[in-house]
Amino acid sequence: MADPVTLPTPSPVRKVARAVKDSKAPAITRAAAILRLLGRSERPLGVQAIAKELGLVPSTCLYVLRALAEEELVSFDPDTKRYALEAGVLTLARHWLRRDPFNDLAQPHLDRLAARFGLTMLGVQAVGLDHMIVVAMAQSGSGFQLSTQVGSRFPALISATGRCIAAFGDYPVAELKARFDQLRWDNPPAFDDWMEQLRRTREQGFAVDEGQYIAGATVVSAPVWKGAGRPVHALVAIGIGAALGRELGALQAALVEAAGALSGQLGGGA
Amino acid sequence: MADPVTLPTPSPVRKVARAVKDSKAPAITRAAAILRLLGRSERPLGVQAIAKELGLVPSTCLYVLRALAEEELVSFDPDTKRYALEAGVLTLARHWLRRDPFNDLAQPHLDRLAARFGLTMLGVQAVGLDHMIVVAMAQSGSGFQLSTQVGSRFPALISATGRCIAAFGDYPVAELKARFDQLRWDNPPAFDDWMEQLRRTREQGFAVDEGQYIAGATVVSAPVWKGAGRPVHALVAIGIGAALGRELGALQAALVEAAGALSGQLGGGA
DNA sequence: GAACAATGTTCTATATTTTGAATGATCGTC
DNA sequence: GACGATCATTCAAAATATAGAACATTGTTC
Repeated sequence: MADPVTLPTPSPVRKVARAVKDSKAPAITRAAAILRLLGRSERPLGVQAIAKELGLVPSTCLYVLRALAEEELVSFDPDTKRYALEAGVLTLARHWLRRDPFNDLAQPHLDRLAARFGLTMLGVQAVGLDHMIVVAMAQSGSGFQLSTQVGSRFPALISATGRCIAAFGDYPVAELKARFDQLRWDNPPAFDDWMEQLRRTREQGFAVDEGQYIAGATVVSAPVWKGAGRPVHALVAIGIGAALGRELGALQAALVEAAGALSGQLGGGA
Repeated sequence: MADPVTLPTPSPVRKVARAVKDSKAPAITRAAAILRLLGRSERPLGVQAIAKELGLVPSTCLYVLRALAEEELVSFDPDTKRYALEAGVLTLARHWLRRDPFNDLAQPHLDRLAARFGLTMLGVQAVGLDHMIVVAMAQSGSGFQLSTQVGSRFPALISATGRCIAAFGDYPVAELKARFDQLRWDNPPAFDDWMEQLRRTREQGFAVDEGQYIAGATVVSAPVWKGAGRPVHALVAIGIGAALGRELGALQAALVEAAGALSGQLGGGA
C-alpha cells in the first residue's frame, strides 16, 4: 500500500515541524506535507486528523486546506467535512510528462528490452540524494513479474540504481555513509562491500543487485547522462532471479548500449 | 501546446493578485500559480521571469521557489538558475489515481466502447463549476500517448459534458449564464438555445455536441453518479463528425448504458 | 431525545513572513 | 578584458499570517 519510502516513517511530526521552521515559506512546506499525507491515506481525512498527524495547529491546517481546495489540488466534501487529493494534481503531472524529453525517448528502449528479455523495465530519475522516482515503465506481459507504477518513489541509494547514483555522483563518503545507514534492504550489504561495488560499477558502467534489495529479484541499472556532471536518469531492468539465468550477460550489454544511445539523444556526453 | 483552458488567459497577473489577497494562506496560492506557470512554460524559467509574469515580488517568489524545490515539486538548475516542474508531481498524481475508484472501473468501459465504435473515449471528472479534468482515456487505434492526455483541463460547461454538468447540477441560472458567457466555442450556441438543450439533456439522460465546441467533431457525454446529488463524472465519446454517421444512435445507447452501469458500481443512485 | 464529546470554525494579539530597496553575481557587449 | 545591464539574492521595516483560545456545529451515547 504505502511507498517503499514512506514505510519507514517513524514520526512525520518531527520532520514536518523541523522543515516548517527552517523554511522561509512555511505555508508551502505545510501544504506539501498535507498533500503527501492525503496521498498516503486510504480514505479522506478531517482537519483534526490531519493536524494531529502532522503536528500542525488545526486552525492553520484549515486555512492551508482551504487554499489547496481553492487551487483544486484538494477536494472537500461539505457533507462529511473530509479532505482528499483532487484531480488537479493530474494536470501538473501531465505538464511535467509533456515537457520531459527523457520519457518520450526512453519509452521505446524500455519497450524493446522488456519484450526481448521478458521482464519489467523502468526509467528512473534521481532527485538529489533523497529519492529516485519511476518516470517510465514497460512490461513484457508474459508470466509473473515484479512491477511498480510510474510515480513511485524510492530512497536514492537503494538497489542497483542507487549504486549508479552513488558511483557516478562524486559525493563525499561521509554523506553516502549517512544515507546508506538509513536504507532498508532484504539482505543489506556491508558498507565496505558496497563501496567496493561502487568501484566496480564505475569500471563496468552499470550496476547489479542480486537479491539484496528484494530477495529473489535481480536488478540491473545503467546510468543515463543528460549533460555533463552527474547522471540524473537510469534505465533499470528487474527480473525474478532464476528467470534471468544465462541471459544476464546479454541483458547487461543491451542495457548499457540503450543507456548510451539515450545519453546521446539527450545531448549528454556519455 | 497550452491547455484549452489556459489559452484564453489574458492576464494571470490580475487573477493571481486577487486570489492571493483573498486567501488566508497566500503563499499557497502563489505556489500553485507558480506550479501552473512552470507547467505551461516550454522551458525552465528564472525568478525574475516568473515574478514578472505573475505579478509577484521577486524576493517572495524566490522563497516560494526554494520551498517548492525543497519539496521536490520544482527542480532547480544551479548553473542556469532556472526552475521547472520536478518529477515529484508524478508521485502525487499516482497517489490520486490509486485512490480513485472511478478510474479502474471506467477504464474497461472506455476500452470497450472505443474499440467497438472506433473513436476516442474519455472519463471526465468535474471539479466545481470551474473545470473538468480528463482522468481516463481510451483510443481505438494505437493507444500510446495515452498518459500524456490524461490530466487535461477544460472549462466545466463546455461541449457535451458541460451540458451534462449544467443540466444535472441544479445551479442558479445566473451562475450558469456568467460562466457560459466566458466559454470559447468554434460555433457558440445562443444561451437560450443552450438552456433548451439542457432540458433535453435531462430528458434523454445524455448530451450531444455536434461541431459546436470543435468544428467537425461530434461529442456525446453521459453523466455518472457516485452518490446522490450532482454527478461528478461523465463518460465521453469523441468522433469526427462524418465517421459516426448512422452509428450515433447505437453509440448514445451504449454510452448511457455504460454510464448507468458505472453509477451502479460506484454505489450511486442512477 | 437530551447531554456529552469531539470536531470544525471564527477571532484577535503577536510572532513572522512579506516587501522593496540595496548588494552581489553573472551575462552579454563593446 | 572592462564596462554596463540584467538577474539573483540578502536585509531590515512593516504588513499580515499564524497560534491558541473561544465559539459553533456535528455526531454519539445513554
